[in-house]
Amino acid sequence: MGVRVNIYDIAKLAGVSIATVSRVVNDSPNVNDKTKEKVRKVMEENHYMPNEFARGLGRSFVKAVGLVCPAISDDYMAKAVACLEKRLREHGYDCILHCSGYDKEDKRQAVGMILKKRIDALMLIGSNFAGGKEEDTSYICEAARQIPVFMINGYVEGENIYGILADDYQAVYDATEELIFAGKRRILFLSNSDSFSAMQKRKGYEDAHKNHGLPILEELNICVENTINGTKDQLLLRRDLAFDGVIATEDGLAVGALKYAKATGISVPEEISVVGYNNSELSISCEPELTTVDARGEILCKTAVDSMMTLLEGKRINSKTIIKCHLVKRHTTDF
Amino acid sequence: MGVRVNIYDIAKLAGVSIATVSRVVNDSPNVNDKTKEKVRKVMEENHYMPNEFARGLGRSFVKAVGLVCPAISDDYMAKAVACLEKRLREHGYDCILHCSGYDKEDKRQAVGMILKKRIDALMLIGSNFAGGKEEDTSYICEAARQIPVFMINGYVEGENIYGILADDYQAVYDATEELIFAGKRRILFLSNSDSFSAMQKRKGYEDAHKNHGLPILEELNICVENTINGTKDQLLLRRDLAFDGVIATEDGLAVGALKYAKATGISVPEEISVVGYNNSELSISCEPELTTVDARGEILCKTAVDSMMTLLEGKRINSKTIIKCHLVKRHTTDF
DNA sequence: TGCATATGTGTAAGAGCTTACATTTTAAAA
DNA sequence: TTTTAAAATGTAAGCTCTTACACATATGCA
Repeated sequence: MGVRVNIYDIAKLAGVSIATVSRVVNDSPNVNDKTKEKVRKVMEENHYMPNEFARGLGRSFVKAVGLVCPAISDDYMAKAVACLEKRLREHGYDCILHCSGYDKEDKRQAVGMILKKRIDALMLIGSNFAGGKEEDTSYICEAARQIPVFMINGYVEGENIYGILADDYQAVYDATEELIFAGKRRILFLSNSDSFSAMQKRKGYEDAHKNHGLPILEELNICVENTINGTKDQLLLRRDLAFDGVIATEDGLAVGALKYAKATGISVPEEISVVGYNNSELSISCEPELTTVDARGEILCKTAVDSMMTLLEGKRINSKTIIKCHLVKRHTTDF
Repeated sequence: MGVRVNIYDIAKLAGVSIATVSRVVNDSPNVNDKTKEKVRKVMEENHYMPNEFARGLGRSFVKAVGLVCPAISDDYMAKAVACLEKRLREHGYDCILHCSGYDKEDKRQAVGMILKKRIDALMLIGSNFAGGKEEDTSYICEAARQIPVFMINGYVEGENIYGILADDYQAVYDATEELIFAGKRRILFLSNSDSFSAMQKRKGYEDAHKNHGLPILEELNICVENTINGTKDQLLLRRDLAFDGVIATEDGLAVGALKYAKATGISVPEEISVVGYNNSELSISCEPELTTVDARGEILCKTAVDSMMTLLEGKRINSKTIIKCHLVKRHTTDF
């Protein structure tokens, strides 16, 4: 639309050189205050907006970071994106978002595409990027050869890759232990993937059992789709399980278990204890309100951004940071 | 890290001119297939990635659109962002995201900031941008002077501004009418803002009453915070209202009403009918499952992107598109 | 074979900034 | 007042592409 004013126009109107205008734009200290003011006035009057492309061309950095997440409609990731975006913006960074989907190949493609854009760093959100069982994560290492990669709730070994993780292992260990203390002996482990964090959680569940001399019952390890009704339906097909507790790796799954209980006339928390994960809004909307793990998404994101800033300043940072979670007790674990 | 290969390197290695390389990058039709292949091979071997800044500088368009939404942790907006991003990417467009917050001044600032980036179009997500009562929306018009502005579920009169809206008026009119048919005479209207869409919904509520010769009871017009427990708490302070139905402008509010009913021993749907809005996951997690309006977010987003593409092709498009919603009946309105 | 088109490729001029270096102005010291 | 250093400003090269235009080669047809 129309002709855009550029640095030459401003220079001419203000009676200075383009270098001076550029210096004013970048708030360089060695410009006379009067000149600065004069140029600023002209810029405002003419609605001057520096062309970001031209600026980027003449510089080595970009002030943008790429955000990739499998699904932004997931409450946990949405909050993470919001938090990262806000904090990055405070530092003057733009966010380019790419929702990849959960598929292996889609994730790889997403990372490839976003790398083509000029970005100063890449942030991968969610444990789904951590590889899980034997998923190939070499594309993440390749990305890290170009720019630093920060993984929120994930980690892949490698140069220039930084993981910021919740202590999912400990969180589930503690929750499981609590159910064990309350006398539960058939605790369902309800997950929806074999992501890195799901594996950590599983390990917490298993170790809690082991350390209390209890057997790990494989029939109680159930993997479902991450939808409330999908979970309910799948549990309805397995009424034989006769579990007395549930550790779910997502709140949605826990709510599904609650619906299952409702449908079969089992009372919660009297007959079954249920623990969710993520402390999402779902955990309040259900009945009874869900005991759930606060996975500290905000803190993870804050740490990631702080680390990034530190790194870009040329300092060293830890390649792995682990942050403690805590259990939010509501009413599905009233013993 | 290290030195980046540029178009000159590729041209030299492939034995062609940089113009040809550029044409290959842009998949221009008038390059010989053999040449194309040869150049592509060299590009791959050397991991060539065109510098987006230089590209942007030499062109009038950018292949990026700015997305501004008040809060991405809102389920409706998260889904919208995901949907827009996916579709825009299919057309080769990047998305620069900016979560503004709900504050008037923050929204204006967000739009201002994102305009400084080079983007081909701006998409404002959510009715919160539509101005509501007497909020100043001149900054949207100003933005539209530079690039087309698409408003998802909002509208502001102006050149180069395009609104794609759900028919909130009709949706609420119909839902209200249904409650009226079921004999409800004290229907609570539960909202959390005076945004454009909230006003449309209110109008639907009022007109349904008017057209059936029923009075509009002002004490039943309640504005709360959009949190489940906030809503519950506020309703608990107004036990005198004695309503027999609820029309909520968000699912969260409806769930809050459900919690209120639970807390006070009122049974749903027997004593109170409840209708939510947006068909979010919350509407399934609660008990009983919520009857809610599907506001057709996906369709709105698809339409917005399609319109944008049409516009950028130089064709004309409607400045306002309205899309019908439909009611998803679950169990809070079993009569 | 020769001429008119169509197709493919190259040349060079931008696009709008940043910044090293050169130059001028100002201020401080002698 | 002159000298010297510091501060302010200007000049011009460079960043990596796109694309109008020019030119060369290939194709079709008489």
